[in-house]
Amino acid sequence: MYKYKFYNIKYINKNKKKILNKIIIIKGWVKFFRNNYFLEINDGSTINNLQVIINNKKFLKKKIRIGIPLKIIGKLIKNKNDIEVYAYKIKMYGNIDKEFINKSILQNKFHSRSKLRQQLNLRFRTNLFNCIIKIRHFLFINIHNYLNLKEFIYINTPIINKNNAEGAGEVFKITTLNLLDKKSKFNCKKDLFKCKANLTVSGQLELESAMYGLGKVYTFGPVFRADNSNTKKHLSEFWMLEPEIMFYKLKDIIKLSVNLIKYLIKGTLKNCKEELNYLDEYNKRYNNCKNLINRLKNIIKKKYIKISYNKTIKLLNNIKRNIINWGDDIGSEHEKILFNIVFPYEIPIIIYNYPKKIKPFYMKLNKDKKTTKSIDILFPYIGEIIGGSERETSYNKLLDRIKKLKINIKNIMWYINLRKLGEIPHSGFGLGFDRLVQYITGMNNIRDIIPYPIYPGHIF
RNA sequence: UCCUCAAUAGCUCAUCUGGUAGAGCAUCUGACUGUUAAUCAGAAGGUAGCUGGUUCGAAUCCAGCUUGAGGAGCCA
Repeated sequence: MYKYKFYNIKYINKNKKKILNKIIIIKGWVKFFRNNYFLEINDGSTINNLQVIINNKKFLKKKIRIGIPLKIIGKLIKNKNDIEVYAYKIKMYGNIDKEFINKSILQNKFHSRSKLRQQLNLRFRTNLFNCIIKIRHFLFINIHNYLNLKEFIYINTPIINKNNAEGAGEVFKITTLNLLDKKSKFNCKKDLFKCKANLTVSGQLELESAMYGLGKVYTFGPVFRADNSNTKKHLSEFWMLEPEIMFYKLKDIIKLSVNLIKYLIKGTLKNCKEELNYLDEYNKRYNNCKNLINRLKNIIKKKYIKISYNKTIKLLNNIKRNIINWGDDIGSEHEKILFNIVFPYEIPIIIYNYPKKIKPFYMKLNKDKKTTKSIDILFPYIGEIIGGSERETSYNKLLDRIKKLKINIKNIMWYINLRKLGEIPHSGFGLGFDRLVQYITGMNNIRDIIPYPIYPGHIF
């Protein structure tokens, strides 16, 4: 046992005065080595390095190279800029493979984000990814915090299920059968679950059943889409937050989602200053995104634009005749016009009452029988981050809609039967967590804000 | 999946319309006790993504494939 105390660099920076002139232990890896004398140590706790002075060549039995992991015992002292550690004893944790490091993204240089993506296992060592992952972590924790404060119950909806009726894209089918054996025909009755099974595209249907018992519930986990979409805002595996609340109407979930977003961004601005400052600087230099922090401040101060689908169509057609027909989904071309010309204020736009033909079966119809009690919240640069609705409460209307859409009733009868518990109004939404992280970090590609991005042609 | 563009040293890029492959940084060797994107001296490093074609001759032109970037569709 050592009589000296170990501290990480983040703690040391925060508690300089307390630890000054004490002998401490630090552990980390060499980020820079200058003048045979100055070591910069990083330990991942912060992107800031701690300078270590080597005033004794006996320390250098083996050559110190960039990247080598060290334990240092030394005295924390002041220097003309800040603080540094005057080393008494250094231990190396093995040797590094210098050739490996030289050919990797750990080489001390700027690397493009697509280059970093080619070495996902090493990407965590970069300052950029250190900041992104910490903000992602913080948002994850704070979503749970916020919903817990509001007395929501976290429900673990299954990742493997058999209903794919949500209309939310292609599903991944899963099986234990040997599909490579051409002789045996695929027969799901012989499969482990004795039926077709897939990875979930949304936990919503199961979540609604939990809501009928618990009132305010949410699920937050990975969901899977098998669509062959190759864009900077789609993944095959992504994280979605889905709250579902009894007796909530459309206006209530608008309020909840806006408050949640503002809470999350406010918290990030307050608690992730170091990370946001780094990202602000990074985005200015490399990412064509100026003033990340101002952008976020803007989002928590201002009221969001709220506009009906009908009015949106009219406004778009006023800008450019016949650019969109009533009943069409709002595409990225239209989103650009909305954010650049119609509402150029860099704030989210809430569009409500979408036509039923572009929305799933469970959304409640308006009195006009053409539109639904639904919302999408669009963010500048990113697009849709939230989609939600009031749910259809009437057993007959729901069944009628499902029949018209020719959805297989068998697998979701249990869901339809929930309406036999009465016509309880309820609403919910899905929030694309990764897109939110993308917006808050200013990254223009969703593949750069998740540790292991899974998308067509790419699996770790 | 569709459209457009790109692929040259470990990285970022040059090589002007076909004629011997070039730089900066990183790496390696050495120097350096107040540096902080350290500096200085020297060294090493590439069959130009792959396959084929045109040509006396291809990094350069053509075709296919692979990978990446941007846009579209699907969506969160």
